[in-house]
Amino acid sequence: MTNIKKDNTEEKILSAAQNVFVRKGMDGARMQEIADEAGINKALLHYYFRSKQQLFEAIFKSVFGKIMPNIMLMATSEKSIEEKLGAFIENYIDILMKNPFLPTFILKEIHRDPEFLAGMIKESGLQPELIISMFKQEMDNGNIRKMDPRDLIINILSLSIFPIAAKPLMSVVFFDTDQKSYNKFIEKRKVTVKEFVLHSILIK
Amino acid sequence: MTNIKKDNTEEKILSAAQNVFVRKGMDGARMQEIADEAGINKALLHYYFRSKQQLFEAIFKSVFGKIMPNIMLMATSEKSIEEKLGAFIENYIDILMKNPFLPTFILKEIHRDPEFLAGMIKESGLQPELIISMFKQEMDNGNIRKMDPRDLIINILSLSIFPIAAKPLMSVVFFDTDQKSYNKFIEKRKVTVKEFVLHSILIK
DNA sequence: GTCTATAAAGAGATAGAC
DNA sequence: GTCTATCTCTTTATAGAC
Repeated sequence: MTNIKKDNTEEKILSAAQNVFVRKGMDGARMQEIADEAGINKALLHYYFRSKQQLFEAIFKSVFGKIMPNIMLMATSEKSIEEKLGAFIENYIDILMKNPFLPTFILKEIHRDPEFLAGMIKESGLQPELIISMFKQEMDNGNIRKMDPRDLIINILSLSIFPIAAKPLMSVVFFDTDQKSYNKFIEKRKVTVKEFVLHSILIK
Repeated sequence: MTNIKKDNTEEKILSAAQNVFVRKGMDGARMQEIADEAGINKALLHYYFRSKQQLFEAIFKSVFGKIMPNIMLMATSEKSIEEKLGAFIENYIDILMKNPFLPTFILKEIHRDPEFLAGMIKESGLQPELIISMFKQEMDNGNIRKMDPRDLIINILSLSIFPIAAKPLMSVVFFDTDQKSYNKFIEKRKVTVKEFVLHSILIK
């Protein structure tokens, strides 16, 4: 029989820890801040997760595990290549817009601890070969022009992720720090990026 | 008359600080590590730069100031639009390959302290309008197809920067952590990205 | 200018009461 | 399970000798 109090608290901790870690990163995050945001004290954090490191790993795995499967969806759907790519780009940019700190958080942490990342990817059962072979298939069938599938994947991710990762810079340089026009611009990019990518894979 | 010892030491500090800050970021960097790398002790760091914050700001300004003018080169050259873009992409990817921690460092720090960034950009005299109006001119002249110049700029930067920023992830997922094949791939991308971008701005 | 020694504050982690 | 109080170690920063 599950203890209601425990579950509530653990959820509150995880939620608060995700907020703080994703914004500040492992190095910048403070256990005190997480405790405050969860409405509890530091001691209780250590009761649920022995150390900051363990709490961080729980958060990183959770966040990483939510973002990655989206990418794999490109491989498994039954739709046409145009539809698959379109749906992915639209959906992915949407997720990132709602979590604008996520891209830079992941970039930060994979630089800080690449070995942890490597181990996690192995555990995760992520299979990039599936996407690669899907694209190869489409090329062999003459549906899209021949190119290195890795370039295609990386182009899609670059165009979708970078403008969110660089939000503070773009916001100042192009939008005079006005959030609304930045958001409108990114919203439009769902279409722009889609067209841009589809245009690039057409058989000439 | 300049004191040789002082200049040498200050240079050693700046060089060491750049190495450490760019890799670890403000939050992850330690004054002790910078001192060690410079071959001096912590007290001397504080003698030259009163605080960690001041040392960090000196480094960030310097690094940011070296990277940004490159982008402005797109606006000022007299060559054709194809040549300008080609030269920029090749040169920019080259710089980033030699400084693979730079993109993530800048992304990290602009999230940590966006106001410092905003102030710096104002001081820097960076003029994005110049690039934008250059692209508008090319569109009006019918040299490239009409689009939002900001999208074009962001696409170029995304395709050039993101694959370096995500190096640890790409390295594991696509290259089994083999640095050589990763580097070879990025080297090839100088051409790939150039073609990709040029293809996208052609009049259809 | 450069060093050693140390102050002062910060931050993760634990002890023990309730 | 949750809290207060505290320990311990780290880290920035300064004092003062040379």
